[in-house]
Amino acid sequence: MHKIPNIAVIRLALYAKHLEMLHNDGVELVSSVKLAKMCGANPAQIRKDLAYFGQFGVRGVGYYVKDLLGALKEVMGTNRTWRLGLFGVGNLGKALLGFEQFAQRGFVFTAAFDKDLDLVGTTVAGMEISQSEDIKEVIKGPGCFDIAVLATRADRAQDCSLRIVEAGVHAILNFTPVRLVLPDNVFVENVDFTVRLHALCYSLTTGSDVTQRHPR
Amino acid sequence: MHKIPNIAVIRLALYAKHLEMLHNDGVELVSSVKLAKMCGANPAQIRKDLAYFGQFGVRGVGYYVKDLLGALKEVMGTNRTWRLGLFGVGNLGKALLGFEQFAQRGFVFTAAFDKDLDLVGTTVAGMEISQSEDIKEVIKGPGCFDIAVLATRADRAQDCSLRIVEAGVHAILNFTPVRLVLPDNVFVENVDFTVRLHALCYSLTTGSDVTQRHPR
DNA sequence: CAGGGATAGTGAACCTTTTCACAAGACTGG
DNA sequence: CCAGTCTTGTGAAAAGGTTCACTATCCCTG
Repeated sequence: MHKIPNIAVIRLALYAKHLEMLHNDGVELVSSVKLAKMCGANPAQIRKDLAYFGQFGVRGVGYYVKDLLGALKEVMGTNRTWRLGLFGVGNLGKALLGFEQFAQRGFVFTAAFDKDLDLVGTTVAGMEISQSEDIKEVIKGPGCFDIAVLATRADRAQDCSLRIVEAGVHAILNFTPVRLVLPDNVFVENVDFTVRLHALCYSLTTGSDVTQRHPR
Repeated sequence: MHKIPNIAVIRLALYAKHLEMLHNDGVELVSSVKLAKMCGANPAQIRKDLAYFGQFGVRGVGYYVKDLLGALKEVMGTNRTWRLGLFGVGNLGKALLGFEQFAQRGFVFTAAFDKDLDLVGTTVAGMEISQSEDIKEVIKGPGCFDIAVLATRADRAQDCSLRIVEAGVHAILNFTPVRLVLPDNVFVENVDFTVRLHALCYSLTTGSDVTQRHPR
């Protein structure tokens, strides 16, 4: 068994997204060439990426959209609802709470926390805000969640992430500019809009395209 | 002269970010080893990445933070202010308008557009909202901008991006889930939070870490 | 049921990127 | 001014990822 490139897993998520669109449009069959065009990828790469996990197509025919989508969701672990906990209900946090794409793709907020006592107890986008000190209590009840979304102020990010890990949550989507220092068994995805803008600046300044073909 | 890997350029932005932090903390000198620890990178890689663009260090000593930062900004084209135009003043758009990290790192919104006539004319985070039909007018005046930030509804993204390009703007930070079809001379960076969440799902489900070390 | 056309699956070649390892240069202390 | 220590810059090796090119398989048509 070969080692699967990390980046192949990321691309699987991309393929799944486009397969969902096809499925919504009622398309039943798709070839690696067509899917590649939609994703901006190479057909051979799609076939190879899929081959890391099994055989999902029919030679001479293509891939049945519904079947492949199901298989990919199984592989990715996205054939279920994942619960999110928000930390930091500022501008960005509020926007994330109401972000429709999350719900559409199986991600649901079940808890939201903030330090600001004026916010605690109020409701934003149908979600009651808790105190971040109470995380261990909240997580025992219906506010339990699988993945933390960190959107606090930078100076609270490290401290807050430690509390999250202590409460037993091992995955963090980090919107703060801080590099979190956490145990190795915690998964962290860093999102930094400014880094992406810098790529555009470089492209505009030099004329050479350094933008990513695939979303991240 | 070798070809510079795209990904090296992206990392440069990351290095610059951490150098700015060091600079703000009054640190004058840094070694590739120290900087690598901060960025979660390999020291040899940092040295190699820098070598693509010139020689910025002093052997036996390290890098002078201020000098290296200046050099990087020159290379990246970020030793100036870049003007942003927002399209779509929904939850996410509003959050982006007030996103402090943008201003801190040299990105300033000079215009904001929305289709909703109830919003047009009102002011959000000190910014007056224009009609997206008026982009060609706005861009002639003080609302001129270099990079478009696309945060419209998905069904308007393609259409809106075409208008942006027609108005002469060739760089787009795309927060919609749509794969924009645009001329080759337009630079597009796609930001998709859900793809990042999927990476976390896979990691949690399988136990194997597919998260990105470096922010994107 | 045979032939033609289409498309997945895959080993191998190719290309890119990362890491290693060491020479070159700079500072420090005596 | 010399020896020792430190750290950059860089060719070469290693690792990793992508693309090619071909085979196996399936469907459709006559």
